[in-house]
Amino acid sequence: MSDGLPPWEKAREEFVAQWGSLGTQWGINRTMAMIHALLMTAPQPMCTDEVMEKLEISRGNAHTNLKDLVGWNLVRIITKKGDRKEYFEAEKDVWKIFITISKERKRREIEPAIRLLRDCAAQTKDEAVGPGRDFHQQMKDLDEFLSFGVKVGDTVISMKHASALQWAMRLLG
Amino acid sequence: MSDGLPPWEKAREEFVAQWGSLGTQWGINRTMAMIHALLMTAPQPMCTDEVMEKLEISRGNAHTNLKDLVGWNLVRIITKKGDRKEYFEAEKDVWKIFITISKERKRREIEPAIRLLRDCAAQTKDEAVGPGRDFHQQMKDLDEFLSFGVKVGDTVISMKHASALQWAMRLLG
DNA sequence: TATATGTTTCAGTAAATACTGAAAGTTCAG
DNA sequence: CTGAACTTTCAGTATTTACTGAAACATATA
Repeated sequence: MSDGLPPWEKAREEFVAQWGSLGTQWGINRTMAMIHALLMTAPQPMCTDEVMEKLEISRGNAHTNLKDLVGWNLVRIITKKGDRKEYFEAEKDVWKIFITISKERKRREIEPAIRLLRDCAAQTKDEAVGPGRDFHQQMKDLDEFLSFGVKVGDTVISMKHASALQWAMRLLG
Repeated sequence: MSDGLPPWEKAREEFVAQWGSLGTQWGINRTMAMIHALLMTAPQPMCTDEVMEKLEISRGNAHTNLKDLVGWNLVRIITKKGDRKEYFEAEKDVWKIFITISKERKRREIEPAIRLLRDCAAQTKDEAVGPGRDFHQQMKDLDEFLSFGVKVGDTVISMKHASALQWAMRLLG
């Protein structure tokens, strides 16, 4: 599968394979990360069969992971008129990818954690002394930190890339 | 195991169990997340046997995950004189936890990604037109973004909590 | 040196996760 | 309505990851 390819496609195959490995460390499944890497570097939107062929995976696997990527808003479905197939296209703008991932992670990972912390804090709000009070305080500290982080994150992701850059440069300067 | 406990320990058990589930979504194994939750809310440092008993897990499992947490710098080993056992204590300061996790994730997840992107960009630096050039540019864009993110991150994690807070407040207006 | 106390390793097993391939479902054109 | 083109589902299987429990190892004490 990697013979007779244009030279840049050799690099692309390395990128796809390695991005897949990196993905697993992130808690993302390998195939999903590989498809994402493939589509991010695709000159054209790809259909399911092309993805299957490139990655040598089954239809079911390709389908599931493509739809998961659509669910993450990292990939969108393109339809061409006079063609019933669905084509898949990844967002390529790095800032937009960052915003999208930040939003999804907030929704899937941070907000449930905050709900848990508030629940545990509420359950112990009457603890006035000793370990019970310390536990309550720890829950509140974690909640406060994450909630503040969400606020900062919301501000950043509402910014245009240029404004965010300017703001960050000021921090570094 | 949850009978006859002080009320705050009921909340604690919920916290430990749920933090474990949340951890899996983060790509962290459930037991490691549970031990971390347990130690973050422990009035005293705990030894291996106490952790085993609280979470009803084997010695090997407790041992491995405790040492992994030490490897993440989220937990430190305490020794008491006249006692040969090791006790484990988690960092409780939220800002310090954040700094530690940020550093480790940078090292384990971001830096390898940057190396990959640079490698792929270098392999395609002579591509002057078409898809090859686009691929090269995409690698550079991703590299630049992550590298800039690392710089910003480094600045933030070098700050004292109070300074970071002040800086973030200014952003929020 | 023998024993007691604690830590570490690891082969075997269990559990969770991911993947395949084929069948069922959907939609459209004729 | 029928068949072709494509999408979706899912039972069965493969792979990966996590866990157990016991043996090996390390170290301090008598």
